[in-house]
This record gives sequence, structure tokens and C-alpha cells, in this order.
Amino acid sequence: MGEFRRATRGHEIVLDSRTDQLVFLADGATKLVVQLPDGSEQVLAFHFTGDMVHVPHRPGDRLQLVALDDCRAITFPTNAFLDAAEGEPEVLRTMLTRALLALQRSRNKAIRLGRKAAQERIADFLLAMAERIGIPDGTDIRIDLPMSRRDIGNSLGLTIETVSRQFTELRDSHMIATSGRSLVWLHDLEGLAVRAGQVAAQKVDPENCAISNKDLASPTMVG
Amino acid sequence: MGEFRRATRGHEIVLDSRTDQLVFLADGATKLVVQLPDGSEQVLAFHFTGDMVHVPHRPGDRLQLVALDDCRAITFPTNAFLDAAEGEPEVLRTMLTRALLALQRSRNKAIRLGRKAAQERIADFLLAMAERIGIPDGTDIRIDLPMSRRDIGNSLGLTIETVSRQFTELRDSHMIATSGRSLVWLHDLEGLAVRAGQVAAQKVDPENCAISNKDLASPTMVG
DNA sequence: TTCATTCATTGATCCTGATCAAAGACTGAT
DNA sequence: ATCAGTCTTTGATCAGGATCAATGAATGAA
Repeated sequence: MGEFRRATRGHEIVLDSRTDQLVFLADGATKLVVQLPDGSEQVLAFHFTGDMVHVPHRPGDRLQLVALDDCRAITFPTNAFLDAAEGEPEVLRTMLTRALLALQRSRNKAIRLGRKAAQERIADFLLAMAERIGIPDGTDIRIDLPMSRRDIGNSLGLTIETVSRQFTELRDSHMIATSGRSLVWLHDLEGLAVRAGQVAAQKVDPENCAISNKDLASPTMVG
Repeated sequence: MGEFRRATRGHEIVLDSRTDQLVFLADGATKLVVQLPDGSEQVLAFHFTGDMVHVPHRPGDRLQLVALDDCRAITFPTNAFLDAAEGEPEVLRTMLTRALLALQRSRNKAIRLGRKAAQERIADFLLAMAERIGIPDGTDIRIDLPMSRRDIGNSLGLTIETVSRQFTELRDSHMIATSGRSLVWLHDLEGLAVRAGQVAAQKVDPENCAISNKDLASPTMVG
């Protein structure tokens, strides 16, 4: 019933655009992008190994799932998948739980975007990435970002220049360190949480990083 | 199992904040608001009669469901509700469908917020409201907005003044008319769609134009 | 290695929307 | 109806981030 797909960096994971699709990302990282009629594009979400992605059929605008590195995925038409799961309430329930989690992530994104300061968005983005793909490295958390500055900007409603300037400022204030285009070390999670406007609580616990999460083996759907 | 709740304008629909809640809005309109640690607030979504709302338990920040007018609702702890629905795949499937719809709306909100121009956000918001609570009135669509300019601004990442100025400009260009604080007539859906960036402005191939017109009828965007 | 291309950083200027301020309109209660 | 309080509109100024422009670094291929 499902179809296997491969894609290399920068290439679209081809989907049947006639109906809603469910995509299980077996390996790799992707971005979900909408091409707006004015030619610009908006990144709606990033996904990583194990995630389940819902790609709705949207007449009117172009929705693409693009590989950020080498990807393997299995795609299903949503309805067909649900029909098959009809006799398996626990499958439906799991999917519902993931869908609600995806909704939470999307709402978090809305909070990020509605928040005006560029600095808050960037700090929040880094903390969110730390939770999903961060790896403890001494007292730091190391992140290997698969997406470009442009992708980050498109995701946060900022330009590539503003993203770069914010990275520079965080580097100058010793909250992060970078190497090359993709490696980032988070030095000061608390400081980043403050800059992200999360002052009250919600700090990233190193134990909650992707490495330890993987043991739970609970794939998540992301929006 | 569920609990019945009433609330009048401006008052919170009290929820058990210890676990995720599912709220079925039997009657009325609400806003889902997050209180950010810095004291500001962000409107995550608006809801209307018949909507299902998921209010996750978010340790760290305060999430409130606030009545925009007189509301009646039934609330359930998500887990208890799902346990009870375990033997009813159709219920689960319906809820999953609704959750995916909510996800779509949230993504649309992200598109609105990521899009830079205030005018686009406002035009898009009005079209979204038209689809959800608009009433045909001659060649116009009439909307009775239950939320304040402040709510609209908080929802779109704009200030109350900017919202007001955009309304004024749309009025001056005869795309809308207003009466009092809540009544709005949409006069030119096509023009609004152009300002919303849903349709490429002028100078497009005739082919795309035809497609665009068709798309005006397709469901879209609410958050 | 070297080169070419793409991506990232830095600088200068401009513009949209935020902020500050004040006046005007609507709503609900008396 | 009148009034008080709140919400909305309008104006003036300011600032953050976009845009334009150029340099510098990283990656991949030959």
C-alpha cells in the first residue's frame, strides 16, 4: 500500500499530490515548504529520522517535502492508511497522539513567529533544535544543523542576513560557538532560554536530548 | 466523564490544567491564548461553535481558553476520552481528522505570521473569518467579528494600531465596509485574495488567472 | 591540490510597523 | 437619555530588520 521513496539533498520527496499523504521518515532530515503565489517560500516545519509527517492536499498552493540530506521515506495516502487501520484502535490512537503533538509544535512555531524580536526567534529555534537533534558534548550541546541559514530564515520569517547577524551576536556573547556552516555548540542553555523569552522555566535538560529520546523509540509527527 | 462549562465574554473557560484537555465548543466563540513569561500574550487560535479544541498541558507557560462571547462547552481529559473511545474506531478517526485539520489551520497561521506585510496578514485573516463565520449578504459577505482589534493583532503579530490602519486602508480602497466595532462587509473577495498574497497580482498568464479564480472557492486558512 | 560555485558574514541605507500621544467613537450601566 | 470606561482611530516619531552591496569562507569537483 505504501510507497518507498529516496531523495538526496535538495531534492523533493515526490508525493501523490491528489490526496493527503502520510510520510514516515525512515532516515534523514526534511523541510516542509509552501511555495507562495508571489514566488517566495515559507518553511512550515523541519523533520528528522523517525518523524511522521502529514502533507495535506492543498489546492491553491504548492506544498513540497524537500530532503535536507539523504532521505528514505515511506508514503501513504492518508485515507487508505486510515481505512487499513480501522480495526486497530491503538494504531489510530497513536496517530492521534502524534497529530496532537504536531499541533503543539506548530503552535510553538506560531508563538516564535508572533514574537517580534529576531533574537528571541533564533534563541528559541536553537533550543528547539537542541531538543530534537542535540547531542551532549561535555557541558555543551552540539547540534549539526542540516538546514542552511536561508532555510532557518524562511522558517522564522527572517532574512538570511538577520539570521547571520544574530548568530554572530550570540557567538560574541559566548552563548554559542560555531564551526563551518552546520556545527553549533550551545554553551549557555540558561542564557539562551532567557534570550528566547522563556525566562520562567522550560530550560533544555541535557537528559532530554535526542540521544536519550531515541531510546524511547517513539517517532513523532511534526508540523 | 466530561464536564459542562459556561463562560461569558472575557472570562476563561476553566480547565483542569494538570492534563491535556479536549474541549468541544457547543456554542459561542473562543480564543486560545498563551501568556508569555515577559507578560505579553499570543493568540494561538480562534474557535467557533462546533469546533473541537485541544488544550495541551504545557508546564512552563500559561495556556488559557477565553470566551469571546457567551459560551457553552464540554471538556474531557484527553486520555480518559481516548480510553473511552478505544472501542470506537470511527470516533478516533473523526478526531484524528479534526486534529489534522487543526494542524492545517495552525500551519496556515504560521504562513500568515511568516509573511512579512501587515496588509497580507489582515486580508488573509478576513478571508479566513469569512469562510468560518461569514454570512452572504447580497454580493458581499458579512462578518460579525467577536474578537477585538487587540485580539486580532495578538493573533497576527501586529499592534492594535497597525490593525486599525490596515482596516482603514482596506475601507478607503473600497474592499471592505465596517459598522461599529464588530461588523465587517467584504466587498471584493478577489481583491482581498490578491492583497492576501493568495493570488499572484496582475501580469500573470491567463492560464494562472483561471486557476486562481477557481481557487477562491477552496477552503483555507484559519488559526 | 586548485578552482568554481554556493553559502555566510559584514557594512550602509531605507522602510515598515512599533511606540508614544491624543482625540474620537462605541458600549453598557445608571 | 446621559455618562464613564473602554475600544478604536489617527498622527508623529523612532527603531529593528529588510534590502542593497560587497567581501570572505566552505564545499565539491576536476
